[in-house]
Amino acid sequence: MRILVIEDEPKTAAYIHKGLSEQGYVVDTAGDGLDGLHLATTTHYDLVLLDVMLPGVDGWAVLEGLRRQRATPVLFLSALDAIDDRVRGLKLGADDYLVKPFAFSELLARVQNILRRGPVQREAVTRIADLEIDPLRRRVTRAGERIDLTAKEYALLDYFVRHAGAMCSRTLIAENVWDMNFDSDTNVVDVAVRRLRAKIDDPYETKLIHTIRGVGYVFDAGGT
Amino acid sequence: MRILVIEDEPKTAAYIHKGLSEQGYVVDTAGDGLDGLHLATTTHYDLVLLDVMLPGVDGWAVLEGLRRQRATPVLFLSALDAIDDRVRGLKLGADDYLVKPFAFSELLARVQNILRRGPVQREAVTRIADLEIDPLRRRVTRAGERIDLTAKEYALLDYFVRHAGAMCSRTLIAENVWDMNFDSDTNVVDVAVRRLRAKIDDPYETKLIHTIRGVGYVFDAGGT
DNA sequence: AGGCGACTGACGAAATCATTACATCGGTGC
DNA sequence: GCACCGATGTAATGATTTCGTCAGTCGCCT
Repeated sequence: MRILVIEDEPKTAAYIHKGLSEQGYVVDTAGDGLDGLHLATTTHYDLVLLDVMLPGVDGWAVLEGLRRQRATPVLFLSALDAIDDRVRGLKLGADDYLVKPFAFSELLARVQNILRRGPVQREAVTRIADLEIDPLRRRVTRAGERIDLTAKEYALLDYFVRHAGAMCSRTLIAENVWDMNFDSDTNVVDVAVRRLRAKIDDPYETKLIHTIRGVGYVFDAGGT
Repeated sequence: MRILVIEDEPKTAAYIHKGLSEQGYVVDTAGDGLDGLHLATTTHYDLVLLDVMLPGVDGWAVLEGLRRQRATPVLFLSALDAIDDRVRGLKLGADDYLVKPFAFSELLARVQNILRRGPVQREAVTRIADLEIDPLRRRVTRAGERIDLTAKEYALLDYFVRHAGAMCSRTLIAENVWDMNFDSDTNVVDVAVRRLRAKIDDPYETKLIHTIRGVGYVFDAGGT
């Protein structure tokens, strides 16, 4: 298993390097964003540990650049106070984040967690039942028919698909699809779900969006 | 699982309350340190979320007072991101520390971490006899057949499963599944158990919920 | 047999969700 | 610049489900 560590502070980098090596991982390190991005895009890694605060090209830019070409899992290391950073990181496609300072055991746990679920398949097309989502083209079809979605509708569907089969609470949906932290008295989510249903569920026999009373929704093909 | 939120800002409290409730936790809130300390010391909670900045008795005092009597895990919430605060909190016996403002998913992750439910667990399916509970999907099946449960039914089953094999008195059930601290002469528990039985026991041969006369119930597969 | 506790079914209030209608905002084309 | 249009959030209304209460019955234990 190969891991790339992009971290500008030598001491931290060495610390992580040593710890992960002891666990049998092959570890490369890069001291700044440019080197890191270069390595990450030209070499295969099973995981990239990415510090947000980097001299020159920062973590965001590295993540964006990397995501254009590869689907390597990324574990973000962010500063303590940067709440928005973490959200932003996850939205940009990071797989997990860790707040500095952290215990090594915690880092290890997350690394193992990410690597355990195998290679992330950033397939061009996701398929659930007869619904197809092509994230590259931002195109959705069901039963062969093309469906036009607005930005919000697509974002919501995207969230559902990413969490297909899992329970999605309203609060988490609101937080991840909107940017609503601490805004509880609105029913945007309900309405958005309604609008999405009108397009991807209403015209078809088997429904994909199911509501869980008191909680939120599940996106599921029904079986099992 | 019972959680106490000690937070003076009503909006924040309401938001946390809603979000955690959706995840199936039973949540109490207290608006100031005095109320909070009183509740925390007189009732059993699995976790206390404690805001540092409180009118009257502040978070530190609450934590100290609480630690004299109970070992309830405490998650600190502070508007300040000073390291000293964090250290001080941890020294006083807090289990974790979160800087405001935070994303809800952040809070949830830490809550779950403290309560020893791993973050995003892949194989979280609990099995008792031929009954399966998948908390991530909030889905229950018995003998392969899917069973739809309401919020209360699920909460009750969750409690039973968590205490499988142990005797569950009515009082304890009422305390942990409902929000009732005082004994009122209702038979909500009986009725809820009845409804749960109708779904997970009545249609099947071997019963899982057994009545202990004069006390409560035991959730168990085999004969005890 | 009697009494206490548990079980059961029905009912209605309350909570929650679905759906429609309306307001706002920003962009587009004339 | 202005009118239009679609996207999106807000609010109001109606439909549905849930859950607590109650009252009656059943069944165990002394």
